[in-house]
Amino acid sequence: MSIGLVRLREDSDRIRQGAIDKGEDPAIVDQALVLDGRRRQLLGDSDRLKAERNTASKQIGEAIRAGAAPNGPEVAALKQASTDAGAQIEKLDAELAATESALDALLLRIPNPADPDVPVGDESANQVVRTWGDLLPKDETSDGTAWTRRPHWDIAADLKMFDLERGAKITGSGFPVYTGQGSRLQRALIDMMLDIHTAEHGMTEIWPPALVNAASARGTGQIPDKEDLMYVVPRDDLYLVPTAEVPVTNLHRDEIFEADQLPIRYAAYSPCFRREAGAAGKDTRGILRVHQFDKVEMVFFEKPEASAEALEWLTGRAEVILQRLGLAYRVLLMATKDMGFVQAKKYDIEVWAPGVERWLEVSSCSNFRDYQARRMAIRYRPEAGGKPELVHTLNGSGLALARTVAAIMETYQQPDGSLAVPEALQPYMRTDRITA
RNA sequence: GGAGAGGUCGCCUAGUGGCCUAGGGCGCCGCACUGGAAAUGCGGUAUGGGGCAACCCAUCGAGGGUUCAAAUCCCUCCCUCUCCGCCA
Repeated sequence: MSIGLVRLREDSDRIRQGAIDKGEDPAIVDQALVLDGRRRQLLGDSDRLKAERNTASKQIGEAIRAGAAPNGPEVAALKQASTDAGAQIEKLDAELAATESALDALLLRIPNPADPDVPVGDESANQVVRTWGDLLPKDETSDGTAWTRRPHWDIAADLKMFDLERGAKITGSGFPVYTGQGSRLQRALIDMMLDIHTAEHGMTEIWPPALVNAASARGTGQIPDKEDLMYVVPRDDLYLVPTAEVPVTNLHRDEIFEADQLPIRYAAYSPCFRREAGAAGKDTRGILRVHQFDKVEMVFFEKPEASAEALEWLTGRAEVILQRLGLAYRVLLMATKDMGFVQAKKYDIEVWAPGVERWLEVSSCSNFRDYQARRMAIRYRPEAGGKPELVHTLNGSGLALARTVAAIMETYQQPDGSLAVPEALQPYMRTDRITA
């Protein structure tokens, strides 16, 4: 269940257009509508027969209590009626189950329609919403001496901040070992980010499990959509989390909030494990694409009318981190075909890395509206005693560490080979400079 | 890992095959009483689905099974608690 059946019926035109905008087949919407009609037909027939059977069973009980022989003819007739109904119910329910599973399969293929203010198109339609900070050049002249900014892996080697070869030895490629000040930098960043998000942004800190069960992986859509993304522990039927979004959003699976409990806003650190299948050979140098990295993730549960504004605020809170670190970045509004299947609106934040001369994605902030919430049955009561409605969920990185570390190293490297520590990190690093 | 006890409508709890369309208490929401309140009384108070509606169907940790009929009996699994063992 992803798109709601009620919305499918009442808002089918918009859902159809939403599928087209995201490059999906709109015919699925019509197929789903047909199956929905069939389902309702079967359900009505089955329910009617079940009511008959329940009545017959009740009459058997009453007759026996009134003194009829449990095996007498009067009771036997009633039993027969109930048995006959049961046989028909079995047939109808089998067909119903088949119809529902076919319908569910179709619904899973209908994407969440994008918000009206999202540009329609592919990657080329993405919009740069804003840019912050000065883009440092790779080559520069300071104090009359020309020098070239190096990629982070060279800096790391000199300053012994991480070790990819040994990581490959003990685990495999893409599992960096952070060492010395590099290790401390990891701790410092996690600490700083969580401090800002809790003390200044009012979020509640969460330290979630790094393994989740199948139900949780299904809740956020990792199963079945992105199963190849995750490391699996088959012996225990568990999955290593690709992001804290999975455990943290699932915190409130199958729950109903009172209106005054919302919004709920979490900031959670977790390690993230990604197989990156299909990305082999891409970004093989340094720590731009790794199988294990660390991330502070923000996860919000909002009232529907507040979610659009919440996405802007959420994105801004991720930007705060980059501003404190003094890293240049830009914010992209993702176009319909580049934003993903389940998002209604998404901003990517990319940091400038002058050593590799590239924009690096360090955050992705999304509003899912009720799409995820439906899957996980996360609801709230708009008014006391009223009917529950789905909440809106949002999440965004604040921030992913590995690429942020790369940007810090490339931005703060000095001509003498040392690394300046961004002012905001100095209390956490207990130093203002990292040297060999 | 071993032994035992449990998982019922927000919370506590009753319930060993048909009078359970799940009873009672607490909490909550109405209404009455009151100058206002407390106390008391009366009524209401789960979720999903189907139906214009009356109403109907499903759900007593999950899934199977027995039966005309399952909260109740049987099987498998999950979780919680207690004790033992092991252990960062």
